[in-house]
Amino acid sequence: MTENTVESVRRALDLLRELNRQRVSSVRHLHHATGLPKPTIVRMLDTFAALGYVVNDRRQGGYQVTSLVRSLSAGFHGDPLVVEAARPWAIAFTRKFQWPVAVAVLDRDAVAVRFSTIPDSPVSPFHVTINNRLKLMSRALGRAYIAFCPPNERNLLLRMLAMSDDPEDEAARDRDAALTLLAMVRRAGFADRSATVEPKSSSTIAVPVMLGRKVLATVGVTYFTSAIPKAEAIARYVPLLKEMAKNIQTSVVLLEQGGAPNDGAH
Amino acid sequence: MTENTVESVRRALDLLRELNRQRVSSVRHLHHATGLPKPTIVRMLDTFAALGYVVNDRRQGGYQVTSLVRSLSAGFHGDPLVVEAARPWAIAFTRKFQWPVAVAVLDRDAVAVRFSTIPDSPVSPFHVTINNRLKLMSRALGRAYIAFCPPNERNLLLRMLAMSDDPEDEAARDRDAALTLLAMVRRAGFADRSATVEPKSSSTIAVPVMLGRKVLATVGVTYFTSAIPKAEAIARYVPLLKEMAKNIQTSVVLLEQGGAPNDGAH
DNA sequence: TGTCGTCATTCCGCCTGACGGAACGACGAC
DNA sequence: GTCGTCGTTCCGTCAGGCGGAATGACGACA
Repeated sequence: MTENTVESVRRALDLLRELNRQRVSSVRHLHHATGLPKPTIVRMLDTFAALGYVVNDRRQGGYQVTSLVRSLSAGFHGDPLVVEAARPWAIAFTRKFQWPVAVAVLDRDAVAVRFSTIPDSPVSPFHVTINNRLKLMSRALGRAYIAFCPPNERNLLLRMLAMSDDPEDEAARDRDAALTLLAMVRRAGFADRSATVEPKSSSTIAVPVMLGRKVLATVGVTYFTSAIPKAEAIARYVPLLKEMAKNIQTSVVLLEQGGAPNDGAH
Repeated sequence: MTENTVESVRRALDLLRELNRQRVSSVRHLHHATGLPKPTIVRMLDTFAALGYVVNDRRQGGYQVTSLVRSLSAGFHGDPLVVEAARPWAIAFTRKFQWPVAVAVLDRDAVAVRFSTIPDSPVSPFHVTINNRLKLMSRALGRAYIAFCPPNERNLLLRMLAMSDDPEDEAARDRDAALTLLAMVRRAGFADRSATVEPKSSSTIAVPVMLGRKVLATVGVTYFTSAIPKAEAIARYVPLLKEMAKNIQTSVVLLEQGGAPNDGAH
């Protein structure tokens, strides 16, 4: 890394980020994920625990972060309003249905996950994917964006993707086929993940959060393909996702107006 | 600190927490706040910057955290639903009126700040107070809680406070005087900070977020006493705080119902 | 333009703090 | 009771982190 930085601190922050990627982390998992020797990991974890950021509970299966970690990010509030508005709805969805929800916004030629309820989900072994950029043509959250955004924006995005050499953008090079695929997504009313990308053990269904003709964000639910057949997942969760997206849209409108729900002026 | 922890990591996390307490931090400020020598601070900051957590911009006046810090806390989602529901409303309030807003919930015999828009406020030199416990009889957010909660709960809290030897709990020892003070707060419809506690350069006005007869949370706005006279602050912001509290309450109801605003079933 | 004060940054000799392989303890499966 | 695996502890080693002093940058002021 760059000259004159503190290697112990780099290691500690890598470890802390990994701790935040699932609800509970074992020493074995952290060893695999970071490559650090276990004595080093335990020493770092003891340091986090002494400061209150982490607790260790063998009954829970390992180490987990505490509410104090919020003080390490409290100074950053740069998410769009739609992400803030989406948070409570996503949390409520996961509480009710157990599967984790992600909220993503456009980030250049992909969508970036800005909120995830993976840590809230009791059935999810998935990793928190905050800041992960998801491709527009292969990932559900991305496809939901590019399918439902205005045609001018879609054309621009397809031109950007056509110039990419990323294999996951390859679908954008055959423009007619891409437009046909996206038309199918619009007709279906939701997007799912391409069958050609990993992981195969799970799948994601996503819908857009619209404001007028604009896509503000996309929201998706991820589930194990072995736990529920795809057709059943679609039948059950697409209506619920659409309802949640509608609620998020309404929250955004109310927040921007500063008005009250059930306002007589409507 | 405890045996076998990593001192460099403890220092780094102290520094990172301080960086999160205001929008921009100078090396001088960080030196005063943490006691670390400046070369140590610069080396740590270079480490954070190399990893992407911090940027340095002399034009901005120093160092500030980036969106990546969210990955250091993304695994913790333990806030009550009312705090999640309150977040976007608090952010919208600060964008509109500039003064920072805090959201607090009961935490044993005090209220704890669970969300603050201090980093979003352009006029605020206040420090983010996430996790700070604020006393029930002397702080606005605390007083708003104990004044408006159900009588049984208030009696229990007053008994707990009467046994405390904290000077800020002293007002609870004269039960009749305490009840009189709290009755005045209820009549006024809002709480402010006791004139006997620091800092004197600022003040806070707070109101409860009610659900039925329960107080879910309290929300308050903090302002410079030199920038706006108290009477004017009250006249201007109390109605706005009440409106925001009402919106938060409605959001909580909708989230718990999973229903849509303007639902025809009403 | 030159000087001054203050802040940020760099240098580098020092030494102790962090390291990690080996060993040990705990625990569940068989 | 034995075994495998995971978590934890030990401790000799050495290089990583330290911080006072020096230097650079910059704005205020005459």
